[in-house]
Order: sequence, then structure tokens, then C-alpha cells
Amino acid sequence: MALKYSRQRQVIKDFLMSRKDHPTADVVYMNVRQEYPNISLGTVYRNLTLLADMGEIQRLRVGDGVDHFDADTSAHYHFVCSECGNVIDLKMDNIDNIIDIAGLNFDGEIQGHVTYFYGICGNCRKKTLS
Amino acid sequence: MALKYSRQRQVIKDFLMSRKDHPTADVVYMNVRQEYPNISLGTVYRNLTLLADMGEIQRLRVGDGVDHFDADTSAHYHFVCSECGNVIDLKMDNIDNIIDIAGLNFDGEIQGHVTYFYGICGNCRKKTLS
DNA sequence: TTAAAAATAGTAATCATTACTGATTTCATG
DNA sequence: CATGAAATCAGTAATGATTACTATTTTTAA
Repeated sequence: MALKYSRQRQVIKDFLMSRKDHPTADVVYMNVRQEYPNISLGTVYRNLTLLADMGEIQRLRVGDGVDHFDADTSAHYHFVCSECGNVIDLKMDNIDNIIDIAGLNFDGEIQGHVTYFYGICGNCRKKTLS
Repeated sequence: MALKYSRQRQVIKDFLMSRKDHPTADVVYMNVRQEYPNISLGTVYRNLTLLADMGEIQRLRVGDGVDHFDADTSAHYHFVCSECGNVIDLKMDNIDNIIDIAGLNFDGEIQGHVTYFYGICGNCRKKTLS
């Protein structure tokens, strides 16, 4: 099944690339509908999954029960604010060496890891101090 | 609402403590039913949540869409096999220093992190080689 | 012993996501 | 440009994990 162009898929990807936060499928749907009023939620889900499978976007499972999506496919880490739930990019050094540490006493083959950081984001901390 | 003893809760916790893998709510339900035939799935969910909130067990969200539960509440890491889906404990050195690395260029407060390792477990690797 | 509070079984509801279907769009080929 | 097979779509139904609800039962302090 050769992939065919679809206006909807393009709009979804464009929207994702325009955001530095990491919207859920529903948020993508709400926003894309402004420009494309009769797009279907199913289409949004199908294309997000398709884009993720092709490696053009990243699916984030941060543990809040809803999938988030990120157009930035480069290796980077995320922070989840326990207060507001926002998912934020972290600029930090590579920590891939933890794979080696994990593999030292393990008989299987470790191929990758997923790490999320939790706490209070800068914004929420300011609010709490008032 | 003071906590009252419940036989069901005890059985659920006992079962969890008897397992070194990390069963889902449904697996807990299936097994506990052997000993307690008319326990309700809702009761299993409610008590797992309760125990997790009290810090007596740990809820694991490994990204497979189903919550896993672990009676070992000590800080340790988990490996998820991409082949069989099993969740396995890792014996490895502490890597809490990644919190410090993550916090270097961040204006919020990082309080913790969740890390899962992925790959092929020892068992599945053996099978593949045959 | 008793009665208020907590917990239960059983079932209904929720919520994110996926599957299905008949209509529409894409695009390689003539 | 025309056309038709394959891909995609919109709309909706189905799924699956989890949570909420309710009438009944259990726990436990007094």
C-alpha cells in the first residue's frame, strides 16, 4: 500500500510542527478543525499513528493516560509538570550511558530507554510562591 | 474516612507480593478469584489504586496501555521486552544523578523521574536464535 | 450489642483509541 | 486529459481499560 498524499495528514503534521508543547490527539483535532472544519477525529488518530510509525513524529506516553505527540523526532527528554500537566522539552546532556549501566547484570539485550522527569515547572512554582 | 480492614485488599496485596513479575489488574483479578471466587473486578481496581495511593505498592505505566502493579516499592528499574511484553526487574546501579543533569538548564523543580528500558529479554533472544 | 463508616459485588458509565463502511481523493498509466 | 485501482476520508460503531454508582454486607469503636 504505497502512501498517497493527503491534505489532512499534511495539515496535522504542519500543526504539530508549529507547536513546541506536545498536544494530545484531541487538541490536534480541535485546532486542525479551525482550518479544516469537517476533518474527522478518526482521521486525526489514524494519521498520528501513521506519522509515528513512519518516524516523522514521536508518540509520548508520559503516564497521564493520554498520548502526546511531538514533531521533534531528535533524541531529547521531557518534563511533566505534576501541577499543570504540561509536557516540556528539556535541554540536557545525553544520558544514553544509562543503557550500559542497565545492561551490566542483564542477560537480555537492551535497545533503548524512555525517561520522563517529573516535578513542578517554572510557571507553577511562581504561582505557588504568591 | 479511616481505613478499615478488608479481606479482599489483603488477598490482593498478598498475591502481588508473591509475584516477581508485575501483573495487570486483570491478571490480579483472575488469580485472586481462585481463592476468592466472587471478588469483583471493581474491587480489584479500587484496592490497587488505594494501595498505590498509600505507597504500599507501585503502579507501573510502561507504555503498553495497561497498568502493571509491583509490590516492591523500593527504588528499582524495569525492563520491558518488545517481543513478549514481560516486565522484568533490573538489578542495576543507581542513576538518580540524571535528575541533576536534567536540572542544569531548567527553571522548574525536578522531583523525580521514571525510566523504562526496552529491548529483547533473555528468553526471547534464545528463541530467536533457534 | 449496635450503629455509623467503610467496603463490597455487580453493573453501568466514561474515555481514549481503534475498527468498519460506503463515499471521495489521489495518481500512475493509457 | 481520462480512468480506475488503491489509498484515504468522514462518520459512526465497537473495543478495552478503568472509574463511578448503588444497594447490600462487613468492620469496628463505643
